[in-house]
Amino acid sequence: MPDRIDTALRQFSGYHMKRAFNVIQADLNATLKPLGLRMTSYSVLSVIASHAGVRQSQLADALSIERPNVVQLIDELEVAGWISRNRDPSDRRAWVLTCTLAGREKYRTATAAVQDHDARLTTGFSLAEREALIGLLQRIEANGHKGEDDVPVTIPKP
Amino acid sequence: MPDRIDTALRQFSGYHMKRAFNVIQADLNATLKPLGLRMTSYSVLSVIASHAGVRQSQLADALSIERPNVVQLIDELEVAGWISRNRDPSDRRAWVLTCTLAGREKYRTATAAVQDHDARLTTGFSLAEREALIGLLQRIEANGHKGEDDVPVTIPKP
DNA sequence: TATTGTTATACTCTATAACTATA
DNA sequence: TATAGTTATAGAGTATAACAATA
Repeated sequence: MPDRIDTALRQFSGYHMKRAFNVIQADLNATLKPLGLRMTSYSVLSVIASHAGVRQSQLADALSIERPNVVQLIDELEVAGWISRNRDPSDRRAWVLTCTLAGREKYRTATAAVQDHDARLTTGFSLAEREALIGLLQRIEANGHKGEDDVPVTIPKP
Repeated sequence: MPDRIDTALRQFSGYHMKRAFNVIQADLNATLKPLGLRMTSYSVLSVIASHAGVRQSQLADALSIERPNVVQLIDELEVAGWISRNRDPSDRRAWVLTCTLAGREKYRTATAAVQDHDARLTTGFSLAEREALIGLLQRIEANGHKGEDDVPVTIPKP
């Protein structure tokens, strides 16, 4: 019975990505749970907070979520009183989404918590290492979208 | 309607990790599907191929999978004829797992496919960047396991 | 009493097809 | 006809509790 396992797996970035992501997901969800949020609902709240008047379909594109799944995410946030849906006067099929006051406050609190979470999991990283990690991840994502007709909305550097 | 979305999200490594991992998972599953494997079942086959005689509980520890979920993964691989279960003579509660000939062949084929997949998604990466990415991911995982009583089995460097 | 493997089950996340109302 | 949002639903993936056989 080996105490350590050694397989071809360890040479594959996807294997380490899955393990690191599992850890991140568990920690982030534990962080957001007391705030009434999850990984995905925080992402949605974040986009609405930064882009008042965004439509659900734009949200879906930006976060690579299927439109049907956006609906129940928005429902959650609306029931909690953090966002509001209003008909777009220029296109009565669409809803425009905005944060309520409580939503903006929730977003501030949650973002601080997520910042702590991120710092916790990148403990020991230099600033250069933090930036390198994000850069490499973005390049992997871009490689994966090569040859796709619909490239997802990108988030630009500041 | 913004063409690009900019939120606090983009400063968090977990956000980029999720997006990169989604891309990897989709590509890897598409790669393995014609071979009758998935991300997890390939991992299991990989550990058994490299560690003949491993137990199910060791597999669970090594891959951070719950034991009940290992059962059906093993069932799949056994039905496909790639591994065999044999009673451990020294402990009749346990099964020891070994690859069949067909299983070793399947493992070789699949590993070549996974290598292609990995190279595809890290196109443009230097060797140093490949190694840096894996190193950073391992450090994130280690940060996440801090303070846990049960630290998962690690995979050593060669 | 503790451990290995097992069953059953539930919960989350994600994906697809089909509908409605507007354009 | 095409698009925005919606409904219902199905499929992964994962997690927990309880059990049988063995230690």
